[in-house]
Amino acid sequence: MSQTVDRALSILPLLAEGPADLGRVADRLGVHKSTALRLLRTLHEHGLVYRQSDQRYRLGARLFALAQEAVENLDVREIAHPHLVRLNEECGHTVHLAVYEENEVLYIDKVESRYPVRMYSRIGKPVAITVAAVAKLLLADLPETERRVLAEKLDYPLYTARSTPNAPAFLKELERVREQGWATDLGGHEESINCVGAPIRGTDGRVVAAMSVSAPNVVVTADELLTLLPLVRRTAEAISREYSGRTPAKDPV
Amino acid sequence: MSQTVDRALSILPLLAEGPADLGRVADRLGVHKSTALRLLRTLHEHGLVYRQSDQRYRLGARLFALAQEAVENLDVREIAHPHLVRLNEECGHTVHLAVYEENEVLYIDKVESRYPVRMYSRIGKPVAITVAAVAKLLLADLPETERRVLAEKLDYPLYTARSTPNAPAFLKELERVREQGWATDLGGHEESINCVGAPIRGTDGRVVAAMSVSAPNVVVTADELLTLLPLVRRTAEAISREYSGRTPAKDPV
DNA sequence: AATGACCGTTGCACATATCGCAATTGACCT
DNA sequence: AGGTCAATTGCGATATGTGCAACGGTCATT
Repeated sequence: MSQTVDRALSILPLLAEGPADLGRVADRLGVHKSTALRLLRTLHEHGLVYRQSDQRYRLGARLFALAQEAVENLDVREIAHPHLVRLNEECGHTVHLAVYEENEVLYIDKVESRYPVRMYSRIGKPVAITVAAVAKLLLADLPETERRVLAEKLDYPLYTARSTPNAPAFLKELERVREQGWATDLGGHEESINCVGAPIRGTDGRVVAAMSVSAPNVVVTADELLTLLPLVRRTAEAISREYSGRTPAKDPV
Repeated sequence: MSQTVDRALSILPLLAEGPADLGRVADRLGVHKSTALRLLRTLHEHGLVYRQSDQRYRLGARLFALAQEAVENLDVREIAHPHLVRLNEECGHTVHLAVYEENEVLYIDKVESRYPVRMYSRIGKPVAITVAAVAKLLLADLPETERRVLAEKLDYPLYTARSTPNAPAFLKELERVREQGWATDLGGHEESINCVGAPIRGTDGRVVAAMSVSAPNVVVTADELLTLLPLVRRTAEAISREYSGRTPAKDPV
């Protein structure tokens, strides 16, 4: 592994905590100021850090651009989007699309009930991995050992009385989700919100993404929401088919 | 500048175009495959790139997290937010907050008319810098030479018949904005959308951010929207005062 | 106004981490 | 099985990054 690059990249999370001056960066990195300076300069040239008027450094704008482009380039998302919109038109509720990556679950698309506008408001924020329906679907498909290890590492915050309380309960829930092929979150994250979700699978049957429909209690009861399950599953399957059809493929260029 | 880091960071925009395999990355970088491999490994360890199942690399999730945290840490944004919400409640329209950074203008906050939800949907995307009211405000405050140089470098896409057509027209518009202390975008980006905006200034009088209110023609005419100008300016001034009050300051830690 | 402390910046000589080569492994297709 | 292609590893030469020490600018203090 490259030492220089390693050091340079370590600056980013450090600056994510808030702006810092050269001395501070050098200290935190444990290197000489001149070294830190050169690294910061390089990061600066690439737009990843920005130097504000008081000379301190903070994260730069290019980071947004990259994050934006990154999410635009996920093929699942591209394929799924029209399906999500259609589902939203049919049932009127909020629709989410999420993927698992390196111990995290993140939303990569969302269709709001009234506005057919993509919003990435939650992207990057830690999803409530122990309770969200999409998280259950994604984790349920992991190889058993990995799943077990991950479950042990997680925290189990009690958002509500119905939140998953601990690792054994979570593993059991994942097992159930795996067998039944769909998942719910009934007030486990926010008391009044329920979700039903279904997995999206690739050619090899592995779960590559998960989708869910969410609605507050005041609009539809949990039971009513569950009547949407067949529709949700059908949509997920349609996406799976289309996704599997397309070769994960070399792009033309 | 650090060569190694430079090369490593060059991989990011490259991957932003879409997933790529080792050979391709090495080619594009103009380095040996083994070199590219080591760089990619380092990026991977930091979560900036992800290795998908077909072995190809793409941008990783940590990027989202960083972008997210970056935007959360902008002090202007933090201070401005409640004001934006209040303005939105009073007038009902969409409110934007934007900053200028390194030849780009980007939205850092947005309050939608009906949903009081922050959405970062446009963050990172190139803002229509030649027509947006907030862009005019931010660029109008640049030192003359810088402004002139930038104006020459820009493209002037004709979104509509009212879009700023070229550099001279843009510079003239900026001059006007500078003198009057506010800006508009009347159908310059999308035919039916109008905006009015005002600048937010720091202690030294420099423009640090800009805000605007946007509404479609069908809801209010341009003239009606302009009646909101005093309200917008007052809000911008309130934010400026509060922002100037707070020392741009060392944080407690 | 002068002094001093502090922080960012620069040039340089040394040591080391990085580079590219060439060979190995492993996957996939014929 | 044989063959092709891509990813991976070990290694020696050298370019590269490193820390030092000295410089210069800015701000606060006396």
